[in-house]
Amino acid sequence: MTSSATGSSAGGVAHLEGRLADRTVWHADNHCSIGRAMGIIGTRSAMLLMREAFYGTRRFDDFATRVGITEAVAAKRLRELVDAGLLQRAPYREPGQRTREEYLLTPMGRDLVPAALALMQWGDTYLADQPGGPLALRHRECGADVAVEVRCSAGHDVPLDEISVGVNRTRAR
Amino acid sequence: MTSSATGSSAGGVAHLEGRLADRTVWHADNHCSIGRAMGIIGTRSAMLLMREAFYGTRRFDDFATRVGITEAVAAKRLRELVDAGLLQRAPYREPGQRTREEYLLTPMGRDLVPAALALMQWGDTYLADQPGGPLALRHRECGADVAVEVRCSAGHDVPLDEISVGVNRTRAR
DNA sequence: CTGTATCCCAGCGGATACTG
DNA sequence: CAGTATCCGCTGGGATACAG
Repeated sequence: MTSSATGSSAGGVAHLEGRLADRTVWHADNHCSIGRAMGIIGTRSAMLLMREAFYGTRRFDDFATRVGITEAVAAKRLRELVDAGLLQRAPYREPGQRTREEYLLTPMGRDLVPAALALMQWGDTYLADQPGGPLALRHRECGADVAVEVRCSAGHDVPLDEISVGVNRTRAR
Repeated sequence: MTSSATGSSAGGVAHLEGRLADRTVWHADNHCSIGRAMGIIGTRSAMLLMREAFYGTRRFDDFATRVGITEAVAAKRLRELVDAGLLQRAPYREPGQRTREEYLLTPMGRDLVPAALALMQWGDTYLADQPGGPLALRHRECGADVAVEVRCSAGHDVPLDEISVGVNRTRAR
């Protein structure tokens, strides 16, 4: 980097306060899957559609209306999301009604929730909040507020400056 | 809410398995801050630039090169991110060098990390991973893997189907 | 090195109109 | 209700070229 760090290939882990430490190899390929992820849900409508799916929306028209996008856009995004594997289409019919198509979350889609919640949390904190105030997410079992947290498998809450980044199995350096 | 839940206004919290429960008011305004958040970091380059900032990148040229975007785009996004309050510019100079501008994370920017990590995690899990395998994030203090989790303030791990959504203080409706 | 200014194209997304 | 098709303006982002 700026002279001093340029050769920091060996010992590693610079421990920069306030940011993630050490990057050395990872951006040879210029995106650590964030780029790919953004390729799929990197559009406003896509993310919003996923939010709707999380909330239980299943029908085409509801998606379009609730997200506030046109059917054309909804159709396109929805198809992309299905192709990408976040949603799956399935025919269903309520008694006495004709058959309809619904969009259901796949496991892959469901696993996007943490990211969506993290985003929502951030928005609630820093962006002008809507009239009614931000939504409250609660744990149904105990009533406590739900939040997205960064933790380690040993159970610690991990502050950002204690995260070290390394290549996967390569002896953590 | 295909009928049954439509009128679930009173006791609330429909408990739909596999998805977040009950939405009733929240999308009167059609985006629960996810929309606003996407307005800021909803673009590939913006999110990637933030990733770089997390990793400690500070100089203009490094941002452009490492993210793999042109200077023009980098300049534009960077300016937007500064205006939005995620980054701040500051002049600095290394001894013997001329003065330069650097881009530093603000608290607002830093708080985006969980969202970015969640996205990265998701991408690592479901999207074709890069040659070297996904990055390992570890807790420097104990060496354990770091992950983004959804938890409640009482300390429980909260599965997605146990999340209830309600308006903030309004006694959950 | 740190940008700014153009040119330019592809994709997002709104509006409208039209099928099954 | 669930889409598809078309027209169209706005922006994201690559490629140059030029400036402090």
